[in-house]
Amino acid sequence: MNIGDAAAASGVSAKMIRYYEEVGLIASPERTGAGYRVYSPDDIHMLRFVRRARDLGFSVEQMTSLLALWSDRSRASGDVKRIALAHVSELERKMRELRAMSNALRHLAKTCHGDTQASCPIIEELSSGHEAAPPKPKRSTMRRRSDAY
Amino acid sequence: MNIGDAAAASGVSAKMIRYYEEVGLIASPERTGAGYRVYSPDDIHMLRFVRRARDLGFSVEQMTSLLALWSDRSRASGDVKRIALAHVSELERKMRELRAMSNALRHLAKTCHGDTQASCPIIEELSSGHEAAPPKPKRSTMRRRSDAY
DNA sequence: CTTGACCTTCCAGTTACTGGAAACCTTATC
DNA sequence: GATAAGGTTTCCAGTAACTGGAAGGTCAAG
Repeated sequence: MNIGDAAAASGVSAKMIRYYEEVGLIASPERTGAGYRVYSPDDIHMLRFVRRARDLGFSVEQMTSLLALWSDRSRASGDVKRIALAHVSELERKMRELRAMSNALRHLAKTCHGDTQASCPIIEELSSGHEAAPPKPKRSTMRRRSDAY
Repeated sequence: MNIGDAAAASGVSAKMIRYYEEVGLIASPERTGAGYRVYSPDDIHMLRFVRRARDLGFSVEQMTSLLALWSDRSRASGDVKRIALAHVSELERKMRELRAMSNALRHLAKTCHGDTQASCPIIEELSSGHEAAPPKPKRSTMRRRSDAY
């Protein structure tokens, strides 16, 4: 299986596959005598996972740590567990946010009929997340430089 | 409320707020006599929404269309409904994928104890998404060019 | 009226790609 | 074997969505 087939089977473009190899997210595959990259079914599985993770907003760095979870099987079990559960927390947080957006949007679709209404209470619902700012918005001596992302 | 307070309250950095204004995602706010941008509580709500959407992997272009849903209230109701429901579909797809990843990761945390086991069945579970092969896990020579996007 | 935290614009660099050129490989057809 | 189509290689340039820093103006406290 060469790169074009791998791209078609995984949904990750050939360009991206080469890029991911270049930056070290995925390992360099075997090559044919002519220098063509060849991929195994397992590589395709991994590429599919990468595509999904990327689609869900994970960075290459985060994906590296996700991939390491199952490929680097020699780690201490405590490490694996801790990292995996940290990722689970993040995934669940994202799920909650997606659910909030989805609910709000569905509500919007049902209630806002296109007439020129004043305001939508949906904005409230959506923008008041779990991690809003602390109740003191007054500019004081405290700085919060590393805010989140 | 000037840009620093807006950044602290919304979780979107001042840099990003200016950038979003520059590329047209958000409207240019009022300015003080000295040229300082001033933001209203409504702006904060919107910024919070933007931050969440961005965190969930939506592009600026997609966010523009999401924001238009509630700000451009003069549209025909059919349009609003159609666009909103399209976004809901995408959100739900993302939720399914997050759930799959979360389940797989939790399973990994529970079952893989760090000893040098051979292979993980989790890879199968994760890489075979809804849009992968139908319930027949046998992979044959089928090609699928336009996979998603 | 100075100091320091804040704001402004501008410009350069980064990440994660995407597109294109030039050249080589493979397969099919003549 | 020649040729053409299409796939592959590397490399280089460009884009989107930021991030950081410089140079300078502003505001509130001391």
